[in-house]
Amino acid sequence: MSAPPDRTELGLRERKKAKTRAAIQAHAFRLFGERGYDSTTVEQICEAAEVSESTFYRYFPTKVDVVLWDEFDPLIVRAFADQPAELNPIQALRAAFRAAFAELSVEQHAEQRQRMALVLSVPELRAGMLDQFAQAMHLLADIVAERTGRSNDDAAVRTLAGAVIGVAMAVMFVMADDPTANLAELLDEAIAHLETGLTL
Amino acid sequence: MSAPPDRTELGLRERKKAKTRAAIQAHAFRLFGERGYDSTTVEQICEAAEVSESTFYRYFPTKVDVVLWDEFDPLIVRAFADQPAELNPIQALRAAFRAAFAELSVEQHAEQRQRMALVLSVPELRAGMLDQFAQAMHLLADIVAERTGRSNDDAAVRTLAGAVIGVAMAVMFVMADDPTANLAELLDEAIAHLETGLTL
Amino acid sequence: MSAPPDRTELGLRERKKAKTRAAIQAHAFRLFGERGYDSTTVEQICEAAEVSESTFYRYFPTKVDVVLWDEFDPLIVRAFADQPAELNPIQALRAAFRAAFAELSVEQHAEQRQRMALVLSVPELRAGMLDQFAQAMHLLADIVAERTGRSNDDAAVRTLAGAVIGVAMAVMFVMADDPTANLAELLDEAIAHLETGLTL
Amino acid sequence: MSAPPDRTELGLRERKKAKTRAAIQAHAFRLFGERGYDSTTVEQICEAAEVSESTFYRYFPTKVDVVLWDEFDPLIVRAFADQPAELNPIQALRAAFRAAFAELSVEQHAEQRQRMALVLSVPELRAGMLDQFAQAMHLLADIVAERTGRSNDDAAVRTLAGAVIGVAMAVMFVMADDPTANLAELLDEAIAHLETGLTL
DNA sequence: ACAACCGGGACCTCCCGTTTTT
DNA sequence: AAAAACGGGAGGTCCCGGTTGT
Repeated sequence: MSAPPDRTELGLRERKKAKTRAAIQAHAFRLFGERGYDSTTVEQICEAAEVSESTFYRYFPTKVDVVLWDEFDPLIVRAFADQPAELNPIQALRAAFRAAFAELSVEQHAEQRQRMALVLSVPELRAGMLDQFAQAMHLLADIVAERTGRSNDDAAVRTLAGAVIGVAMAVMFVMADDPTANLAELLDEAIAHLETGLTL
Repeated sequence: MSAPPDRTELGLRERKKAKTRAAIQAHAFRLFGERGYDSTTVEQICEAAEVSESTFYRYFPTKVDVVLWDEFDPLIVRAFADQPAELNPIQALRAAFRAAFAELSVEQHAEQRQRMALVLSVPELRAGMLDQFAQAMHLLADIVAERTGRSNDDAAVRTLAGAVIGVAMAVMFVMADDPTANLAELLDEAIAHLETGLTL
Repeated sequence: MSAPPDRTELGLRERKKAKTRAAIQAHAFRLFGERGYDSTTVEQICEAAEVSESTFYRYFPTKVDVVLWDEFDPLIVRAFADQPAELNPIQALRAAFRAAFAELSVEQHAEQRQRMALVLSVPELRAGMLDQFAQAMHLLADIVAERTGRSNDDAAVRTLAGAVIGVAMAVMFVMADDPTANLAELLDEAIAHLETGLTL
Repeated sequence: MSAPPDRTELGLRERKKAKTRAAIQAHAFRLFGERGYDSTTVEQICEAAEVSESTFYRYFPTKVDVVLWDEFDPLIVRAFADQPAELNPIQALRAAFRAAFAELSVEQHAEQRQRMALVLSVPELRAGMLDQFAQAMHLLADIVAERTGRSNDDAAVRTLAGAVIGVAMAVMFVMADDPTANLAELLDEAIAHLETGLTL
């Protein structure tokens, strides 16, 4: 692969697409906040974002996806790859999460928060959430497998990925009770617990 | 309190209810197996089980619940309570799962298997599954909290519960790839990994 | 603007819709008269009107609405707009009601009568009636506000609208006692009382 | 019956009944506030108020009535009777409302407020509300009729009562928009408008 | 062709009267 | 006899696929 000069240097087209996608999502989140998920129609989102419905559906297959989609995955992948080799997988994952969260802007943090509140309160979204978790779990398994030279369907690798996703879920439910809590910090502490063998 | 032996000494009413519930679920699973979840109507299930639709919905709030409902919760609670005090929480949980699985009949094992296949293939069911996991997580947090004298919203307790549920999810996805695998055994090994600090 | 005669110049589609709506309502009223509101099912109404239940619910969100819906609102709005500027708001409203009632056909008068008898005798319908009154009150407030250049949440405007709706309610209860009374006349006299300061 | 010495001097039994009724209602309102009308069961109310369900239903025929019932009627009747003869009916009604509201405790005011919020938001309650209004209208007609020596089905009397109830409804909707408004004051002003002929 | 409209069917809720259990 | 469970039926929502008006 004739590697493009840098990962961040995307072509004009890609940047425009990312911008449109972000605009749609931003307007959607604003409207969801104002009148609720169910009461907001895709049409209203499109009006606000000044795109046609067909454009909307090109970016997001369904209304659900506009909530669930985020760009966290590549962040965590890169951050994980950047961790020094002397860290064991959990330590590296923990550091990667910390680094990835640090890259998020204030707006992105707020968006994360609203996303979680939405997902937890709307059954239709919770449905999609499990798929999301599954995907994340496979992603973690993939990167851990690569780092350790094991297979991504190795039991130990899968278990590790599952445990991390599980504690992430636990953190999500904590945030449901206390929406002002700090997601990044809670997750960091939770993975630390995992690292030390879940001692009580 | 002169503790009545709690399994067998149920009134006629309770026994009948349990029987009706089991009958509905059994016929539902059979029909789902024969023609798929979506193509089986509640009405057909009711005909097969010889109950009215009213009765169906009295036992299961939704069609989804007839798939998701199981009686594993009380088993695990009791098994956990029976574990000797010298085991730490994870060890006790692991032993409890092993004991609880051992109590399941062959039919119940088959049902578990079919349940998982259904859940993984029908989006509507996956939606409900997240709630199921959330509930299970809270249950684990409760019993671990009680055993260790901590609060059930203690971060360490929640993290532990989340990790266990997470590895259970991971196991579920393994079984999706290989439906003949042994669920109990996989889960046992997974929790063991957790116990030893997720070393790879 | 070369004002299109707004009644007749509707597309085929609109005319069909109006016809369907009217047919459903007519059959409903007939059946309600024959066997009572509760004992008439939506299914029976649909059979009689030769539409599907889906169509029924597209036109009327609930069975209650098929009784409560009428086309009096646009009539009163137009009649009010047509009143000469020298009339004060109450006088104009009174004249508008008189004019609007005059436009009703004999069938429509009979329907109004039956509607009222139904509403007064069926608790479920009375429930919906309050919403109806509230809506009418807001409508009156809107048109009075527009005519007088005030805001529609001005206290005086709201009070006026409330008083008119209140006397309409009073007239309704009079008609409950004497179903043969002349609704239009009673209402006209009642608003006249309002106009002269409710002197006894 | 050996007439009790005075209207206010109720026997022990009556006072106890009033207290029980008030207790049930208070607990009901508290619970409605905490978890909403629909999600609160009669059973929960009874537990909180420490009465049996049968007692509940002896005091309030239905769950709806526990919201709608209040003791304002006798207050307004007495206050109206106390008004000097030189006041015309509307003036006397206005003064009576003012006096009756002044007798309410802070708790009763708060209760009125919550009652209104509930009624406006729960369709089931709105249904009952129309009956409530009708009853109030008849009550007003009765006392005005008595004071003026007319019949309570005299058109002028009914119209007056209707207008007053109508403006009360209007005030209720104002309060729906602004729950912090002062009910007594708004109503006083509204009746004053009526008194001066609804001039804008 | 394009959108609006319609029919049909599945899901689910609520209520009421009857049967069964205690 | 009181309480619980059940059957039946109506109301209401949603979605999908086919048809019709524009």
